[in-house]
Amino acid sequence: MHLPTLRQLEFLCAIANEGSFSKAADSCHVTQPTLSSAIKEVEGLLGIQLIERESRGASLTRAGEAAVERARTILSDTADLVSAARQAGAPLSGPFRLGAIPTIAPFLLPRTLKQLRISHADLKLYLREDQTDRLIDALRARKLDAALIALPWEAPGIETMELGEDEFLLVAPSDHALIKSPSLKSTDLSNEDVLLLEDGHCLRDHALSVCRLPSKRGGADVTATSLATLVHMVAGGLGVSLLPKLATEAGVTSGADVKLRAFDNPLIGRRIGIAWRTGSPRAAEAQMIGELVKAAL
Amino acid sequence: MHLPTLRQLEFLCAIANEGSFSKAADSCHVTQPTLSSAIKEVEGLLGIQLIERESRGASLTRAGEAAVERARTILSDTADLVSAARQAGAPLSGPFRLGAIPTIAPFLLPRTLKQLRISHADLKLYLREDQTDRLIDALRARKLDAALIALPWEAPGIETMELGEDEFLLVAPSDHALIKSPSLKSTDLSNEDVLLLEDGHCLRDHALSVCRLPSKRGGADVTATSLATLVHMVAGGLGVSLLPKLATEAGVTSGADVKLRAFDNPLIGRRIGIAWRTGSPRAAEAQMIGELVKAAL
DNA sequence: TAAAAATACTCCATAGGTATTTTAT
DNA sequence: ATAAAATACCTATGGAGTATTTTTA
Repeated sequence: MHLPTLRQLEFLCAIANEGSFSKAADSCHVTQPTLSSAIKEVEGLLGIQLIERESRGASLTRAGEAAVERARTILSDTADLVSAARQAGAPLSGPFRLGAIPTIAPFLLPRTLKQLRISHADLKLYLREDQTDRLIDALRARKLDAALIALPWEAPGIETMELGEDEFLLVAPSDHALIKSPSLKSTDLSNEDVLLLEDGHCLRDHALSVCRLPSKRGGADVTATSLATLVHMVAGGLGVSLLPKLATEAGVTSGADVKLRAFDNPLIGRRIGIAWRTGSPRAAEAQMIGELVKAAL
Repeated sequence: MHLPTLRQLEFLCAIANEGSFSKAADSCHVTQPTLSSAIKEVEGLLGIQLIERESRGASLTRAGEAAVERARTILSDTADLVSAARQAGAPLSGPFRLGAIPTIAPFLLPRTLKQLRISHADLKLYLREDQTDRLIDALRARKLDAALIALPWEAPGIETMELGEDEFLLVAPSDHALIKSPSLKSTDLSNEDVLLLEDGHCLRDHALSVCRLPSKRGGADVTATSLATLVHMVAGGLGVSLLPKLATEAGVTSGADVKLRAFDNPLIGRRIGIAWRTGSPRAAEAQMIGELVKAAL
């Protein structure tokens, strides 16, 4: 079968994006007549009109819309092929953009980064700290190559690999009753003032669900913007809270007059994983980095 | 970014398929030097060797394998784009290859086909009757555009649309006890000789699961090769069986000395649906045909 | 009368061809 | 000696350019 050229598909997408032949021509760094004839060629090949020529610009026909949608994935798949092949020549090298949620990044990454710098000196790791949904969006938009997030996180076009568990510990003032109590279960928190991170952090949601607390409770909703702040608020007697073990091991409580205690319930915590875009040329590397992080856990 | 040509990707896939530059050149209807230079060009663009030149032919490097896999989907997506656009110009026309399982095809298709012939005279419908898994394979291999099957059927790359329910009726000799019994439940069959279709028919599995019968039971495993045979075996006193209402309405029992009876249990039956390959250029038409069948149910 | 797309034409880069050489068994 | 791939070189198609005309708000 006779196929259109990738260049022609680029032109088609450009017109879809820019809404006019002239602007599209600029964005493709060709002249307007070049686009005109290329599009005419494609329309001839497909036997159907793709673009509605209007006095002020151009718009897509129904068939054009469908074609552009397919063309976009074809072009991006081809770009993936290129990057994947190039990458295969030099695995774990060049720029790699890794995202992580704020409750993981500062505690888990330092050790892994040090190790990566030694084992793969030619890998330039760019980091971005953000909330899960934004990281996922960035993966989709090819702004990131991989992201460390809390699982489970199902999303179309996104694949994940589990790296390990991160237990939640109770953090409370040293003289708090729950620290001395013979047993500690997650249900014991229902009558406590539990301090949480502000909205949008997935750790907040995990903490709420683990403790079976309603997401909106009476009283002042006291929230912190980081785990360090949270610890200081606990030390100040405003309440108790939960901390990922990972953060405590990284010394987030050092210097504050608080005590930590594990729960008697098994499996109070969150699962940590690494996510990447399906078909990403750097999926293999994402998994390699995942393995390193897993070893560090 | 600089992209390879679709033609170059075709060449690459051809070499993967044929295992040699010369044979690949033949299959692409170009000369061997054309391929040589084209591949060299791609390897230069990607900065990595894709093909291992050997004294007797050519084989793929690791990177080549990966590239070919991606190239195949890119090429087939592009072919889809072309067919989809061409189809958009003339919906429900041209050759359309429809599959159906043997327990649906002869009973459901006649009415629908007649209607289609009137409403879309320029649609050439090619039919194929086979078991579900083969139909699904054919969809994936682009040998079929759509297939009527029993749901649920989850498979990657396959999408389905539910068209309706097909109730199971008891079929038994006229003087059978279950025909006169005041009530009829599916569990009443556990002590009966239930005749089934031979292995591979999904109706067989549905019948077994609906009646909670073990798939292997003691005694002679009497099986039929078609519903018509099944009816004759029931008439012959070999046992009772289940028939889809669809088949009975189409007259599969006419002429045989058997009686039909509905079960008191609700929802004893199967769901019928139409399936197509994800991204198929004729997905929209598959759904149109689905609507017609749905109306006929 | 402008702004946008189409048309007319020119040009050269390159895809593809033919002829030949190199390589490895 | 032979089969396969690489190289050298040539040709012609068509992608892209400039200049201009047509169209319509």
